[in-house]
Amino acid sequence: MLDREFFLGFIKIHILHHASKGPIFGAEIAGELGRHGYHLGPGTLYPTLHRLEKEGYLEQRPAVVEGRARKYYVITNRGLEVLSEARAKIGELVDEVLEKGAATQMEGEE
Amino acid sequence: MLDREFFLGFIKIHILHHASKGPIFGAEIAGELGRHGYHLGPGTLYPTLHRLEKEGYLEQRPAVVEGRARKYYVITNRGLEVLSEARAKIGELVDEVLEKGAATQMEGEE
DNA sequence: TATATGATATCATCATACGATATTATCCTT
DNA sequence: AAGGATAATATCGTATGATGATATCATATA
Repeated sequence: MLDREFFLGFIKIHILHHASKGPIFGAEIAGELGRHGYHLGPGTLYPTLHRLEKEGYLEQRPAVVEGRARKYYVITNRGLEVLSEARAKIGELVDEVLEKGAATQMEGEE
Repeated sequence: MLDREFFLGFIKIHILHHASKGPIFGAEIAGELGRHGYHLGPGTLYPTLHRLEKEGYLEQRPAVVEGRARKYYVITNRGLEVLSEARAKIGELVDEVLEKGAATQMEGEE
């Protein structure tokens, strides 16, 4: 069960969040996301990072580590704004779907 | 500031959530989403409902109310599964980006 | 000098999102 | 009964996005 359409935004918010804690790079964030159960192939991961950069949420900081090239990304002000917008909307989501007796049962339906 | 790419999944989760509380119809859910600050035009709303139905998260219950045709939607078991998956992932998101001193400040950056 | 490894890039294709516009049926007003 | 106004949903065209597969490139190791 993938249901990616519901969670792609979550993935991007995770990325921005990690980038707000310190520089990240592709292969690293892929592992981080994997720990949350999100598995992105490189064909999704890198275009996503490029777009987040192009749109001004992230900024590149190319570096060479142990001889290998890495493209670190740091968050921008615009990225921080989206993060705080995300916090508000996550709060609403919690109030709606988690609080006040959120049912988990499956009724005889469909 | 729209940043829709981050929040489309939120919108869909809201839709499934409301559909889990009782039958919903397009124009109604549009207003509900509006109250959360999400503004969907009909060109986004209806294709979204159709897709959620086609993919098995919602089911149609056509009806006529006060002479006017409405297409109510109710959630399916598959929809309930996604909702509970969503609850788990929202929880993770809260732990990551809301808890433990989530910063809201904008540093002099970019 | 092969081969493996780490990291990132790109391509082709299919799916999606969206504004704009159209459709359909009923209600209201005169 | 004719003509809007209103409620609700549908569709079209286009631009954008997501994805698996594959490629690139430099370095380390055998």
